[in-house]
Amino acid sequence: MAQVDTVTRILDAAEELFAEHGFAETSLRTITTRADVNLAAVNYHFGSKKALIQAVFVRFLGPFYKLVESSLDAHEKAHPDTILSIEDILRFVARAMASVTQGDRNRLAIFMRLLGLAYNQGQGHLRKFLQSEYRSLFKRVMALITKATPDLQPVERFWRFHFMLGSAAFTLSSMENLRAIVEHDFDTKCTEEDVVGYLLPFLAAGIRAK
Amino acid sequence: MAQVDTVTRILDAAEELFAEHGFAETSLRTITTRADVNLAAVNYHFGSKKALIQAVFVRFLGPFYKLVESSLDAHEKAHPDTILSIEDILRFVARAMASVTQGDRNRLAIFMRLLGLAYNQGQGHLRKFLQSEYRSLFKRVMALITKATPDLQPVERFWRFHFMLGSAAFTLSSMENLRAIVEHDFDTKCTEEDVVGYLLPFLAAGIRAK
DNA sequence: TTTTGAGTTAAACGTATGTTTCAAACAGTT
DNA sequence: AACTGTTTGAAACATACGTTTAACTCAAAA
Repeated sequence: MAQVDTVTRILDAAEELFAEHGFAETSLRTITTRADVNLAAVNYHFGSKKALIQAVFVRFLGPFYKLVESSLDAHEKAHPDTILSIEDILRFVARAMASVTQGDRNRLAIFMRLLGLAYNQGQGHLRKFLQSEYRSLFKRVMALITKATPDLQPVERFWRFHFMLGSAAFTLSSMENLRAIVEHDFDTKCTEEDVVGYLLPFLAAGIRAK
Repeated sequence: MAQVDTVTRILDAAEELFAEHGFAETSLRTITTRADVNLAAVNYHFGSKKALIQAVFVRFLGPFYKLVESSLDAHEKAHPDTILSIEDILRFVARAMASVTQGDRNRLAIFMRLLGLAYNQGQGHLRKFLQSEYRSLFKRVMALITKATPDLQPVERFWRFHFMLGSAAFTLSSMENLRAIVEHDFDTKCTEEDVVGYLLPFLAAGIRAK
């Protein structure tokens, strides 16, 4: 199956390069060279560069989406009518992410950086695509957060949710650089788990503020 | 003085377009067209596109830098040996930003999006430039935060500082979109001041977590 | 009035990009 | 072995980009 190999190699290369340099700054020639694949392969297998970008996201978010859904399903079946705490919710999401990205060391950073790019870059077409594709998961998590923070005004909860999202996306996406700084300035090494361990209490305290 | 006018018009146009589409996605032709200026004007006045990008940042960060410095100076002269709370520190920064961006309605979002881009995009040359240019302000603010959170371990404080930075950069840079969602989903309008009013307690609670 | 020099303009340059083409190579079926 | 549909390969295509050039404008100095 040379086809699958080619497709996978393209996705692997594109994923890394997109996360490292952004979408516009990464050319198909760079991608196909790193993937050791002919230039025309991208247009043959994906149709266009835009479609390649979307395919990268689908491969990333698909398993993540399913994992969060299924683990939430399992928990609700095992412990019905339980109200999850913010920490619980965050741990569900964090565990799914760790599971999806495990194997590759810095794939979590790639994941978050791609998410950040999707949110900021790409005039609409990518954000629209993701919003329509993953709206139901978003709503489900939001409903859990609502139950966990009953005293919060809806508008303020909305903003605090995005504050959390921003912390995670921004920090985890620059994790390599920040970890390098930590190692240089504090003579300490931080694993991804360490950083997530720092992050979750911060987020939980933030959303419960006041 | 047609010269100053041209330079300013280029900076205005570039600032908006960079924030909206990123650096690589914004061409000099788009900029000069919007600025109603000849294409060659950018290379004539700035030398290159890279230099233009840096000039945009200098015009943004220069006044901000000076304002934070001077207001901190003034406060330390008026109330020496006072330990600022986290809220106080954040208010100093927020006030300087509001002051720099006031006039244009969404210039705060542009500001933050440019900062985010500088952090994620731009292979080094921009980040290096900003780090060397504004290291002293960074260290000063960090020292204040350290005094305000004496019980925190240095490494954890470092991470929490960047969690705060991420919240602010991410949310404020997508403020237009998020405000539109709020208006659609909650039938409520949020001003920039409202969002900052939501943000500061979140950040303060986060950095004080546990 | 002539000269000077910074500023502007239109056109061109070289390069890099995404995409297309079409022939060759391949795998699986008859 | 011959055929068929799919995948690869090298080359070309058209376009968009950042940059450079050289002619031109025009106000201020000489």
